[in-house]
Amino acid sequence: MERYNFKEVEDKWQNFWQKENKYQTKLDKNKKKFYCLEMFPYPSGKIHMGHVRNYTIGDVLSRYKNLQGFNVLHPMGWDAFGMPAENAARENKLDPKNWTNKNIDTMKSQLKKLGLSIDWDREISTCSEEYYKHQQIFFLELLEKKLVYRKENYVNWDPIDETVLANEQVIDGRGWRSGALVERKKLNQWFFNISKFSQDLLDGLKELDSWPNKVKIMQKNWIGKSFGCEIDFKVEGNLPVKNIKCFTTRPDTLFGFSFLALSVDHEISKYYENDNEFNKFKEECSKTGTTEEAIAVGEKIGFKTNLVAINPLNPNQKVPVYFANFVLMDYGFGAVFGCPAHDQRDFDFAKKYNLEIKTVVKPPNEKDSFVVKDEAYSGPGLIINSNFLNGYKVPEKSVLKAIEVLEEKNLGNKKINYRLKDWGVSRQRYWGCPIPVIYDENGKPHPVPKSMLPVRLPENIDLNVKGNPLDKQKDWKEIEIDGKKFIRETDTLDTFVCSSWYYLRFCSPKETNYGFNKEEIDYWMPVDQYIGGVEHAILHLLYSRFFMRAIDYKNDNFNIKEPFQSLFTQGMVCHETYKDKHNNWLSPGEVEKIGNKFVKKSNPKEIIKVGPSESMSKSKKNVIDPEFIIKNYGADSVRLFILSDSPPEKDVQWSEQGMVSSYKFVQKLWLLHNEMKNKISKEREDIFNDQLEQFTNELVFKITNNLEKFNYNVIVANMYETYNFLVNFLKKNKNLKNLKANYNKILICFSPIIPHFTNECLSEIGYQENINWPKVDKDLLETNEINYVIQINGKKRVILKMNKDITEKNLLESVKNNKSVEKFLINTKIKKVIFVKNKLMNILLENEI
RNA sequence: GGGCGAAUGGCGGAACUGGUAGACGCGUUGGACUCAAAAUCCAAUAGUAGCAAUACUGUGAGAGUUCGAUUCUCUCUUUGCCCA
Repeated sequence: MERYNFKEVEDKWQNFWQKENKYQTKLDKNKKKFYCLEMFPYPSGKIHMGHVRNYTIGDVLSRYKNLQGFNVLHPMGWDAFGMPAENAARENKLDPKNWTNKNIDTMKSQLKKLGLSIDWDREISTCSEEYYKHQQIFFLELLEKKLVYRKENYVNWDPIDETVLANEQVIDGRGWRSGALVERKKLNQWFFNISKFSQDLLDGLKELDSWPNKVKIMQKNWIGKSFGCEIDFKVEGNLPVKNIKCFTTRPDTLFGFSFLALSVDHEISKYYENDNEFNKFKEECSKTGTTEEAIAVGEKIGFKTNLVAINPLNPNQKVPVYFANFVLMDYGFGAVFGCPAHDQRDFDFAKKYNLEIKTVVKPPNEKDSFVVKDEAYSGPGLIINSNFLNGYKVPEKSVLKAIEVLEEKNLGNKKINYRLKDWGVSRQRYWGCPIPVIYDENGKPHPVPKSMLPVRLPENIDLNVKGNPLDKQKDWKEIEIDGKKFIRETDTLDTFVCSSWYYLRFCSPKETNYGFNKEEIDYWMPVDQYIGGVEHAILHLLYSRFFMRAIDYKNDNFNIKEPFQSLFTQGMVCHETYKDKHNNWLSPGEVEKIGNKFVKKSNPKEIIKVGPSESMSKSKKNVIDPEFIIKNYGADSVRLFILSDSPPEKDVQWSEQGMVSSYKFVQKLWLLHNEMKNKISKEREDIFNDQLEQFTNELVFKITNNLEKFNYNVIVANMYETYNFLVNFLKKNKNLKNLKANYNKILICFSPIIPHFTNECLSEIGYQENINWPKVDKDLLETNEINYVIQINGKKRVILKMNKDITEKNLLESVKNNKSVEKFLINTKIKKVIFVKNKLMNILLENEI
């Protein structure tokens, strides 16, 4: 018997699909559409196992929907702008464009080897002029709609990458890519007014029934709607300041007021510009870091001003005003009132500066004499020591009452605050989409005239300069229009902008007039299934949701708001980690298992330390190269394995043994296929097998269900079950009338997972064209014989094979006569019988035996 | 500190709306084939007792609801992720 030659078969079918344009899609209003999208990759060089998993999951779904008769849009493209290209180009003196395009070629050919059912005609690359010229038009449209604006702002400055980072790109006070300690710097920046849509983005989450709850909660927290009160505090002192505005979610604790704290960036700081002590303090503050975590953990320090603030509810009370390091200008108005008894930060601060700590909330079961001692109490309870607020329930009732009174007395206003801040999109980098803006001699920004679009990135420029290379390109930067001199904006757009609308571009990738074609959008959008990593749960998804709204704002282009109907977040691919005796990471290829020990291949005497399985990363050297694996085992085997061990939403362990067993399984299927083929050729007309019919029908039912629910690991188990069944079945049965028809259905069921193999088998038994997803015969699902579970006092005792729809009485009769049950029924009486039709019978006895 | 989730054999994991716990795979053990090994095939594989039929225990721990709980409720433990 010939071995299955995966190389030959896979090449054959991949060529066939390409030649026949099998996965090219066109708008067809007579057909129901299905838009399946996986998050497009960054062309970093080679594909990794995470890509293999992501795109296999999407491909299984696409192929299934295709067989079901949907008009499937399954495109692929490249998130091609970004820092790595610039860095690589800088290091190796290359052109970022060439570097990127070379990577795209490599990765494209690797993806093709996986046998993905992608419409490559729709391929897009965000770094191409055909793509970013539309993005520039969108930018100008948003500018016109006042959804883009420019402001001077403190930014997170990454001194290594020499670029601005978004708040969310700062992790533990460090740049998310470079790891450099982030500094604060004031710059003119372009912003997208995403906060305008805060409420709408929050409301939209309710529509997203098919999104993981987890992701919706993360977005909700990120938007961070809070309900509170804006209070205007009167202040006295030797400065020309009469009022300070604060936002608070806890106006009900105003009677516990003991200081007012300002951000060092608060406008009042201008009166201290020349104060050495203040400047020293300010410098001290910048060291603590600006993340909320650093503030919560770090020491609270303050700088006392000459001002005192007056408690609006108790004008006799005057408290000191401080600058404090734990107040951020971003939040509220950069000023908070301190109530030490009920806020831990305020408590720490008050302890340090010996300020009054007055308890105004008691926990539900405490006496009125309750006093806060060692830490602040921020839980629920009742208001005490607070005049008219006494006895109000904390927090709901007490907050409402406090706001009511403040509003009545014109001392404050109810206010809703969002944590979501506007999206700073300026990046001081070369390899990004140029911002289509020019500045006149007065520094006033103007949109680049339409006729001069797109603004192209200059080529062949020197990247080995500090700062933004575009800024150093005089001949590009300086232009003249109608005799007037202008300077180009030299910042480029955050690459998240590119990925915020690519799903629209895929619908009409070749449209030249505009970023998308309305008719195509109406047909294809929204994306029916979006698949990708959970790491994009907040930013990319929120920005995309914003972008749909922003493009549509005042246009009414779309009758949908949400770009992604359903979302599936897949888990990561993990591998064991290895370290040698010097604690250096080793790659799996350098390690060998002998017995139950791991040793170094180059020195088998050296025992290797095996670490926990972690997501594959270059730094830990626990990566497996997909290209090598595909070459050794074939695409079908790899697809089978990457889906087999764990549910797609969970992390999966890469294992060589598992990979080999998937490969062997495909080989075994080939042997089975040859036997099957042989039997089919000798098929006889007279013998029809019900058992086979039944099995296949049940299989179709199970696999269809599992496909719908993304239980792809269970489908692989179903495939093994099928193999085991068929091997035994063929041993007992020779030539059947219905063998071919059932085998055909089985192959189609397998085909989303192992498409090359099944196509080969199908064509060998003569089903090359017009294959459709098999239908389930519901009548056939119900068998005539039921395995009744017989329980005594709730404990399973025996299983009885009975006719369908047997009556309770008849079943009980059979049970009483059954040998295994008989003995339990002696010397006792039946108290009660529970009968679940076609399922089980539970007999409850008077007394235990 | 807050939010969300998870916990099932040696391992990854199955189990439809509460109704046969451990599907399927890996690993392990035994056997066949072989001079031998690999590959392949066959068998066993939750634990305890037993030659066996079988019995008892068992889904992180403890309680509760129910004829019946891996599944529902409460408390706790451990753990993961996100936010602080």
